[in-house]
Amino acid sequence: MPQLPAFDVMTATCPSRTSLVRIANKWTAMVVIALSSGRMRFRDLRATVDGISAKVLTETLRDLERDGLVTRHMYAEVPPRVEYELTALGRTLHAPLHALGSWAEDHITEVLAARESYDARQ
Amino acid sequence: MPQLPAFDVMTATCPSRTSLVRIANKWTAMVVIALSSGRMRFRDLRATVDGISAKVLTETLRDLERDGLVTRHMYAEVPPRVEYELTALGRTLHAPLHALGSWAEDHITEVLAARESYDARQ
DNA sequence: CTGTATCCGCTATGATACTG
DNA sequence: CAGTATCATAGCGGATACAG
Repeated sequence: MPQLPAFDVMTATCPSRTSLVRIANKWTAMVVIALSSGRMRFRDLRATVDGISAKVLTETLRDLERDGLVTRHMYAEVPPRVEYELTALGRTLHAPLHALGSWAEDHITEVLAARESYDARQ
Repeated sequence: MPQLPAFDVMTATCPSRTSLVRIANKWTAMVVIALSSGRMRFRDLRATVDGISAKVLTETLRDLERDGLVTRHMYAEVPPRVEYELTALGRTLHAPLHALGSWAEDHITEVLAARESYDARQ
């Protein structure tokens, strides 16, 4: 029997699980990766994170702001301008999420080959 | 204007996005972390990944197997025994996902404080 | 431009019962 | 034990319209 990892996130009732659920999410990952290059406007985020709707982007940013990962900067201009920026805490999350994005790109050939092989077998 | 990250996963139609979507997922993260300690039986995975249903665990393992991240070992015994193991490719995914789990645990205090502060403001 | 407000379908997930 | 099958439901997420 392999040694079990003593990982709190594995416990459904542990608070850290709620945090993992939020960060282990495609939209969160892409938004944080996008923001790693610096402060960005709402519309630029929407353009960068291809396919995200305004509603989902708004909700994702709100959740990130609530968790202390993102700061919201509003400008009283017309038309209005709002910029989002990673907090110090948010920047500590960049490396893990960026690693996930890099993994997806670095291994896509192997993954696609595996899928093809699997589907051919079934 | 900050420099935009030239990240394929940001493009909705890029194959690597489909891979990111799969790995940037709470269940995937927890199952891969659990399997990092070695080969495990279905029931032990269910017990380790607290709260996961048999159905979801089955589907998660199938998806991971299809992407070439997990190998399935069946034993013709009664009662049946099935073990799951990370492939070489799957093991390369452990570090990024483990980092995510560690992040959730290491920063849960800050996250909870941020949530409390945010909720109090609203 | 940056949202909010609906409406709503689809998918993810859970519960339960059943099979080999 | 390790699933599969079925059903029920919540919430994610898309489309659209509208507001400040």
